[in-house]
Amino acid sequence: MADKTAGATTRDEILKVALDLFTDKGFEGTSIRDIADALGMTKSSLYYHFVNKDDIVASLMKDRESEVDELLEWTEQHAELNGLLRAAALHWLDGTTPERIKAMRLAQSNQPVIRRMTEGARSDPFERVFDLLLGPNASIADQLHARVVFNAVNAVLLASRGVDGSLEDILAVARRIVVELTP
Amino acid sequence: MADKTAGATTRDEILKVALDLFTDKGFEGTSIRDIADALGMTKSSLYYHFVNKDDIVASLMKDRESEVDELLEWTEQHAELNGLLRAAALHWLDGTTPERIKAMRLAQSNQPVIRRMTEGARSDPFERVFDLLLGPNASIADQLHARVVFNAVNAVLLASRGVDGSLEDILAVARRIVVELTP
DNA sequence: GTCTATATAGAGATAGAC
DNA sequence: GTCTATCTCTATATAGAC
Repeated sequence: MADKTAGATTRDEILKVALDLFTDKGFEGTSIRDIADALGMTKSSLYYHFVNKDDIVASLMKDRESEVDELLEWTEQHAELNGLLRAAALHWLDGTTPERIKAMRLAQSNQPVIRRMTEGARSDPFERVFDLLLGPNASIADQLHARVVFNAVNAVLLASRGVDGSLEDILAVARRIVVELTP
Repeated sequence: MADKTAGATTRDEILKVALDLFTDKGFEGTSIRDIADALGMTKSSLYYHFVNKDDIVASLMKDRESEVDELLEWTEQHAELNGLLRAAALHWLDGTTPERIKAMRLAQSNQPVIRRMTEGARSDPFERVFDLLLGPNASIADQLHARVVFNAVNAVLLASRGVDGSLEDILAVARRIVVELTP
C-alpha cells in the first residue's frame, strides 16, 4: 500500500506507541503529550496525522473490524455443522494474532471509552454470530455460557495478571477451556 | 458503628453514587462535579468526606479486602482437600454478593487506575491462595487455567455485555463453568 | 456539614512559520 | 511533516464564611 522504504511510517509508529500507552495507563490516563514524548516529537505533530485523540483509538479498533466480519461469514457458511459453537470458537481462536491480543488488552483496559465510542455505531457483528450459534430460543444461561466460550482468550487475559504467559501459553489454555466447556 | 438514624450516612451515599458512575463512565471519565451533581450537592462538600478523588475509589476497594482474607484463611484450612481447586472456587462463588459483583465491575472498568492504586501496596492475598492451590511446580498453563477457574464470575461479567442476566443467572453460569473446568 | 469563590494546573486543540 | 507559541476549557483541590 504505502511506499514503505526505510523504517515504519510515522502514522504506524504513533499507533504502536499509543496502543502500548493506552493499554498500560488507560486512554484518559495517557495524554497526547505522553505519546508525543515517547516518540520524540511534539503534540502538534500528532494532530497532523490524527484529527483528535479519539481518532487514534478509533484507528486502533478499526484495524480489527474485518476479522469479525470474516468470523460472521465463516459462521454463516457452517451454520449446519454439528458442534458449531466449539468449531466457531476454535476457528476464532486459530485466527488470534499478537495484534488481536493487543487489541483485546486495549479494549479490556478501556471499557468505558470503547463503549462510548462504539455506542450508536453499526450493530455489533458479534451479535449476529451469536444469533446463528444459539438460535432464537436460547435461555439467558445458554447465551451467557456461549459468550464465555467465545471469550476464552479474553478470560485468560483477564485472569493472567501476575503470570507472564507467552502467546502460545495463552492460546493453549484458551483452547483447553473452549474444549472443556463444549462437550 | 456510626449512629445511623434515618437515611444512609452521607458518606455511604457518596460511595454508592460514585461506584455507579465510575463503573459506567470510568474513573477519569467521571468528574467530582458529576458525583456532586448526582447527589445534589457541591464539589466542595465531597472534600469534607474524602481527601481526594483517589480516596473515593480506594474506599470502594477497601470494603472488599476482608473477603479475600477470608478466602485465604479458608484455603489454608482445607489445603489437604481433594479437588481443592474446584472446592475453593465454589466457596468463593458462594460468597458472591451483589456488592462484590459491583466491585468486580468497577475493577474491570478501571483496570489501569486500579493497577496504579494497588501497585506498591501489600502483596495480593489472592497470590497466596494460588500458591496453596497449585503448589510450587505448576506449569504456566496450569497457573493460567486455575486463575481462569477462579475468575469464572469475572469471565461471565466480561462476556455478558449485551445480555441482561440477573445475579442468579450470572452465578449459575459461573458455577457451571467452574464445574466443567475442574474434572 | 455545606456553601461560594477562587487558585492552579494540565488537558486537548489550533494558528501559522519553516 | 514538524515546530513554537498560544488559546481555551475543564479538572482537581483549597480557603474561608455560615
